[in-house]
Amino acid sequence: MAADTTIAKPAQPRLRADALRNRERIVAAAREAIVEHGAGSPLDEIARRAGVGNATIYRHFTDRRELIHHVALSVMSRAADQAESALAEEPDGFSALERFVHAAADERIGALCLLLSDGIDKEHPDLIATRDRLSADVEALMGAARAGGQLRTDIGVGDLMVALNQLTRPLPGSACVNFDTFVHRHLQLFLDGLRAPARSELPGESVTLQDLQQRP
Amino acid sequence: MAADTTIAKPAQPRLRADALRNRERIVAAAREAIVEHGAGSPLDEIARRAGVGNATIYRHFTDRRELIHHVALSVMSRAADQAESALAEEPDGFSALERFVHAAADERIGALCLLLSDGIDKEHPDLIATRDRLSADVEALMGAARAGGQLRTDIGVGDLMVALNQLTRPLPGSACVNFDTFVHRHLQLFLDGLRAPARSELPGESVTLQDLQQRP
Amino acid sequence: MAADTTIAKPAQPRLRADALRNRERIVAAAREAIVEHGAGSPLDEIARRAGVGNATIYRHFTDRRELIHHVALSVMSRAADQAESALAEEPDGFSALERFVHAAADERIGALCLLLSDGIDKEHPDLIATRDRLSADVEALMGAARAGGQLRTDIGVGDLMVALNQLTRPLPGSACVNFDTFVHRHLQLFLDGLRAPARSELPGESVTLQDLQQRP
Amino acid sequence: MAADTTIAKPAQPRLRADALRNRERIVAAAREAIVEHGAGSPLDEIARRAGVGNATIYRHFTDRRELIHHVALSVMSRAADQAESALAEEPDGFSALERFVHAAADERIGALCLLLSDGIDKEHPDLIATRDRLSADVEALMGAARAGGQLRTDIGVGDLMVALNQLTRPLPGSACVNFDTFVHRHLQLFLDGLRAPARSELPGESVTLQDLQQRP
DNA sequence: GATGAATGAGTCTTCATTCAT
DNA sequence: TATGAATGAAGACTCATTCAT
Repeated sequence: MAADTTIAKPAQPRLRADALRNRERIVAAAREAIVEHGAGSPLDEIARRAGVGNATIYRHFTDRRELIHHVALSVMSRAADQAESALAEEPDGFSALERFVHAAADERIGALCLLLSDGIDKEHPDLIATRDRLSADVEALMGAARAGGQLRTDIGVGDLMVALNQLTRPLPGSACVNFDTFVHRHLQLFLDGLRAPARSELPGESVTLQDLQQRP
Repeated sequence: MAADTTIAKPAQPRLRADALRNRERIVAAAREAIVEHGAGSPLDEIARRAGVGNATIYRHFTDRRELIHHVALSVMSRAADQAESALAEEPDGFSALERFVHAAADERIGALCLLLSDGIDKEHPDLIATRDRLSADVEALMGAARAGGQLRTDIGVGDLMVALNQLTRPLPGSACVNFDTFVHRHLQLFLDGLRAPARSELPGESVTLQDLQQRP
Repeated sequence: MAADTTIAKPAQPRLRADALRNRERIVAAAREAIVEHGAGSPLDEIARRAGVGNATIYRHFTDRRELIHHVALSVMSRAADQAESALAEEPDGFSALERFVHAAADERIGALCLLLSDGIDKEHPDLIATRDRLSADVEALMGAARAGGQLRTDIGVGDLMVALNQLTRPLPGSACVNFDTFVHRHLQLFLDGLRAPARSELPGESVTLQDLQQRP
Repeated sequence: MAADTTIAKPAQPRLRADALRNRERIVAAAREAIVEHGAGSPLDEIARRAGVGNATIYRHFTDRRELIHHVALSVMSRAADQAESALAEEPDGFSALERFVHAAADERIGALCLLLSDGIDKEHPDLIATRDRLSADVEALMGAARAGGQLRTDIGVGDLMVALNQLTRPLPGSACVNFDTFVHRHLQLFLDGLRAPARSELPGESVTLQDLQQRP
């Protein structure tokens, strides 16, 4: 179901077992650090969390940009996995959507905002491919719920994904107690607002993930 | 209606007119810079926006922490003003709440997350006073809506304020086109989720602004 | 006679006296350091020599490239000054050429090789202008000597300038005793080889300074 | 004719054929890399050129200093070979000198400046022996030319070797087009300056290779 | 014996803060 | 008082060298 996003260049001969383990630990540590302290987390801090020397990060990723790139790939890929599982396993359309939203939060999809970060190559094929996979998966989820008459019809994938991203972003500073469970309250409230029938008329137009990455 | 929050120490003799103007321009510039480029905006950048030399910032604020402190005060104070206006002028409870939410977004209440930032003295009396004023104002708004049977009863001030803060936080990088109007869609969807009758059961417990600032 | 090369952008309002002094000390220190330890001299070392903090270098030059750029300008400009003085004051064509060659060595023209360094913008207008001034001055010197029948006719400005640069480049490591006076022997031998009549036929073609900066 | 300079310690049992091949490839790669990108070439780059892993360098040379040491030995040894061939095969004294100078340039004798580099043990017996062999060979060449009345009498081995070294040093950055053939022009001009009768009086005193390595 | 991977020390660069005009 | 300039501490990145396979 899920493509393995940790292999950057299939051309590379082969990674030693311990090196591969390190690579994954670095991406995981980076995801946590970024989610906690923002995209500007010191690489030394990330290295410390991953239990490696700082220079090891540079053996795997040429620079900060590339590390962030891979974190974004990882987060989106895992979220897409969740979307696909939910769609396949939940009988009810809106339930699948709800399951996805809460699961994506647990997968730290708040790091999705990295997509918009200045320090990233938005044209990169891998990024576009993964973004489009996630986008299509969420579209499918929303389509199913809409088809069941459970989802209001005036919203698009971008509406959901941006709000999801924002609501799950970590608060700055060391997070407050139980923030994680707190987040699920907001997500649920937002989901309630998505249900049909619509309780209001929305301003503006809905947006896609692709639109969001356009430069002004 | 609104207390002037730009005067730090009433004991101070009095600021010259131009100095006061500078002070306010610095706070305004900082609010914009923080909202656009994140809490890590260089002070030189803020000074440039304010049209003053960098050292002038230090004449008004002892250090970065204090500047951020005053930006937080300013944002909360202006949001409280909006809450009070809405409550006074809108006949309908839920309408007042909606008006406040959208107005607060325009007041850059996304900078509210500074409240939780590490680099700030959360015990400062001014901060507590302003936070409590805002909190009370929002509580009044919610109370009115709840009294009219328009607002679900399982949510608290903290739920609203945190979600409001999160949904209006600037996206990293130079913001995408029309993000401002886009935000109002999310806010409206969230507001629709707040309406009575509740469409779901929420996990966890509601929280107050005061709770949020507690250390774990 | 000599243009002041230390003013980068005439648009800049004005530099404070002490800042201007620092700027010049930095360029001078960089010239010495580069001539002694190569173009890779640590900026901290340059700062130490100039008697300023390391960050001060960055106030004057955005990065290492720009500093090197200005050192190259300074060296070429001073060499051009020497060429112009020699041409104006020496009655004899070849004597003027000799005076220029030895004077350029004392001006550390060995740093001229910076022109070809990777870390420099070879298209920069200031650089091109100064290079062309120097080139024209040397051409004039050579033309006068050639007109007097004292200079062989099969050589060009590039021949002289590259050999001059090479022969005056500092030896790596801390220079040996009296290397400076030693260099003047090699220059004199080379000058003797330049005299008419030519004692050999040269391979290849003569080159201009402009040619040297072309990319392959 | 030429001693094999690639064997560091004759006491060593014996190198396997492939190990010996690797050793020689490393030295050759280092010579090329140093000549192209300067003495600071990364060891990883040298390993890549040699087609070996980086750690293999350390199996053959304890550290960077020792590698450079062997490169210097190799360059001097090959230059000495050229000097001996020229002396043996050319009937005319000055012609032999000319042949040697141009041949030495092609052997990258520009790397000779490594001799003076800080990162090298100037007291090492092998280095002294090879230097003295080269020095004696060049002295023989100059002696023959001087005996034929073709070489001016006010210059020594150090004059020739240093100028030869300097004129053939690679320019920094990626070299310009045809720099190799360009160098031979400068060498020829310099050689023309060496011919008797002397066209000028030289400043200072002539120097030997031994003198050059003395510490101040 | 050879290799890919890991590391710590060193360099460049930025920025909050202080100083001198 | 307000300002441009200076600074030290901190973060990104490179590279010689060591380690584990």
